[in-house]
Amino acid sequence: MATGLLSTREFNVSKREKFSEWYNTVIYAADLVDSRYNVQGFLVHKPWATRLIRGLYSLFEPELEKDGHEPVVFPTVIPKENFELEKEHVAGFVPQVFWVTRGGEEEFARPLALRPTSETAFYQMFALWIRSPADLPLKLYQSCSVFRYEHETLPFLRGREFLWIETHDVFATEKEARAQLLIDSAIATRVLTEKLGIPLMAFLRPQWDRFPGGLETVAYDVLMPDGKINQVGSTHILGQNFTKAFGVKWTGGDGKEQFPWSTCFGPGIWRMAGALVSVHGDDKGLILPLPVAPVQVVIVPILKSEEKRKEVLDYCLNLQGHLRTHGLRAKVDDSNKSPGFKYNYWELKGVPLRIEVGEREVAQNKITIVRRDTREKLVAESAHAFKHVEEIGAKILDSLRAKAEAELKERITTSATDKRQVKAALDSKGGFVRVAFCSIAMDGEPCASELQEFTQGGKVRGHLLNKKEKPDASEKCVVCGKKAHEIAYVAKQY
RNA sequence: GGGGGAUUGGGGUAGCCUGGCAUCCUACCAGCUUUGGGAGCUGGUGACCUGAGUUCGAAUCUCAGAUCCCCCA
Repeated sequence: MATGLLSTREFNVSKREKFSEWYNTVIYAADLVDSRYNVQGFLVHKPWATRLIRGLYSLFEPELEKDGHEPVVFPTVIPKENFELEKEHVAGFVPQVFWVTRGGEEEFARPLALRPTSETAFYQMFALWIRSPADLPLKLYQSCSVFRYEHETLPFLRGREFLWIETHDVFATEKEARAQLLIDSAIATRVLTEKLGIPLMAFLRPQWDRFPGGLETVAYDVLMPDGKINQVGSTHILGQNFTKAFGVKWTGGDGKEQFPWSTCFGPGIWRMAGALVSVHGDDKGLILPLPVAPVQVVIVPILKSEEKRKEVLDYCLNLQGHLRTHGLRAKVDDSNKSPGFKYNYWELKGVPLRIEVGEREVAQNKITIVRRDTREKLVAESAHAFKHVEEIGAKILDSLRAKAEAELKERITTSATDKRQVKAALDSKGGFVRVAFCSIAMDGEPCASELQEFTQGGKVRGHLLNKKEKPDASEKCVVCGKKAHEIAYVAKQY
């Protein structure tokens, strides 16, 4: 199996038939990562992946700032005693924590945790910063990596170090905290569907699957091509649990101390990169939507006769300048490779649009534009290059989204009425199975466990956040057969 | 958490059973010729995961470790 830099020729695997092999090959072939660093779960991100990930950050950060969040940078380490203040939180996270136990030759009396998430760092400071109603709401975010001791790791999908954003918001009232949950889910949905063409499902998770220390969790699920689910982010209503544990309080006009409500939102940038690669890619390599493509347009000169060589190259450079003036990331590939090699190379990298320029185009002031997804060609006036690129870029995104939405719809099974049918659906096509379920409060947990065991991994993902679905009075829980109170979705996950 | 497989130039591999000169493709470097779907010729650089053991001799056999992949919970 590939571990490092592959020759581009070696990428020749069917995504449909062997997804996991395809995934493992394409991330090396497209030169996204290099796993030869040899610490399990820690990944070297090469320039193409780094630019891609920066692109993802640059889609989320402005959305968060528009909503009133400000950026901060917090320490990577969290003292053990902080970490243990919130009891449920520590119980949930301790099995996954990396500890720093010594400095130089000295053992620390109190070990430092490498943050698996930063609530316990932020709330220590919130206790100092929050005094009065004027300090609220406080909405902060940081773009960073966090550390979790995972047993199985997969590039971009599960790492011992992974990249994300975490917001930490504090509000005077429960009402504001609940409103923030809807804002977060709207941001996640907007970025994923509108900018990346990836449909997502937002679920209120069952009580037994909520964030350790929180009250309620909403998580954002994306369907992967092998039928398993990639949770690309989540928002948690923490109630007053953390503010009480850390003594975060404010005093109003009545002189009474009050504990504020808080929320946090974790857009999983790493997992989104994994989703982008997987959902849109094909047997030729990546297909990147225009908003995040590190190179949006590659210009390939076709140099035939020696005397026209400079003319063709100048034409390409002018075109590159024209597109860059309009804010596009355009690049002339004037390397010494053959045109065919360049076509395959940039297709593997996922560049959404290619412009070919040879003597024919130069003579007529034309360009030939080729779409990455369909490989359709269009000959157009060079003077209108920007307009065409913008239009075709938008069409590519629309068509990637439509394809992904159709795939998702096709993989939601709605007919299962007992656990055998749930298992059959998960075994045959994966995806989501929509079922009547007794309850997603704690009393539904035995049914969920039984179902997970019976289906070998099918988890109750919860009920849809944005669509009110309730079972009919006659409907029975797909597991226990008692009265169903929920319409829930079941899926296997990464 | 359980099981299985793998590790040989930068990448992919042959060789391992039966111990003895390490194979091929690709990439890379130099030069010349080339450019509308993965160019050609000539020359060149470059490897047996780590440690211990068995042996005259280990890529090959034994033990331990590291890393990667796959399957199942």
